[in-house]
Amino acid sequence: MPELPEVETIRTELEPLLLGRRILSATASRMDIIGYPDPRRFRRGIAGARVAGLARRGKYLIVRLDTERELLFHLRLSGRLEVRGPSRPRRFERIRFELDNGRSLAFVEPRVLGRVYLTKTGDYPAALAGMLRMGPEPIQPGFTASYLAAKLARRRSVVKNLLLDQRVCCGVGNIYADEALARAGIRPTRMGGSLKQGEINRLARALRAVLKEGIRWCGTTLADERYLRPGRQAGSFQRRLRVHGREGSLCRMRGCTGVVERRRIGNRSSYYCPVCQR
DNA sequence: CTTGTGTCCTGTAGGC
DNA sequence: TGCCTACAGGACACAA
Repeated sequence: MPELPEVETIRTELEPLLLGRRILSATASRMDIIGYPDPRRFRRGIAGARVAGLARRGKYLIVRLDTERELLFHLRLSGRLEVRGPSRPRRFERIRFELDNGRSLAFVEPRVLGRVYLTKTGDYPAALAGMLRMGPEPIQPGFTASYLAAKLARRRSVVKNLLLDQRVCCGVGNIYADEALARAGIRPTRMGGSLKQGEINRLARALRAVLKEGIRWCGTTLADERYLRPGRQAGSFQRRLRVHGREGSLCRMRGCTGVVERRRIGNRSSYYCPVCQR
């Protein structure tokens, strides 16, 4: 599932394919994939725009256009972006953008939870309110241990859920939250407000490290292959996961003999080592 | 403001 | 073989 490292990988790999290209038209086979504005205004607004650059904010991929507008994608759980030559639509292709070089950008999204938005630059509608409330990028200098400490202080939710809250810090999803907590030696069920300063320091450092490492290895492609890069290659960070998806396996922390456990926290699976995460 | 729960959405895996 | 249910889970609406 695309989290910060996966979206960043997609941004890097898509940029050379899209930069300077003109978008001729958009064709949607599922209208509900368009989050804003209505499909008619969306199609009219995108036609003729040229791609000026690609950016990322949290889990959103932002295609900057030369028309003072932005095309934003949220891939949610199963979304994928591909640039392809002339071809029949792929299975689960929900919208396609024709480019001026004969190729097209396809948004493939089996579960139809992902969305694409067209907005004036920086002027986000209610459908994108999450963009305005979004917390700092964990891999930027603004994200510090003291910032995180302020966000966790007196909070009674479990720390795992607070890491998934995009207002606390953005881009973290289920996989990297589990991995950051594992590296920091913190159990996901700990109440946010109960973390000591030393633990928060370790957690901030672990978040930065694990997200950067995820980017370096081009993201995590689990066995069910939900996430693929634009050229359909898999990422390779799954080989370096310490706990996520490893229930019943030996903990990968150095010198630890614990066996990874799985528990449901806030209606999603969490993996942790009962020995080295306290 | 905070916290927990339900909902969206559809394909796939597993049980019988 | 085929039907049914549970599950996957990010974001948000909503209730308490």
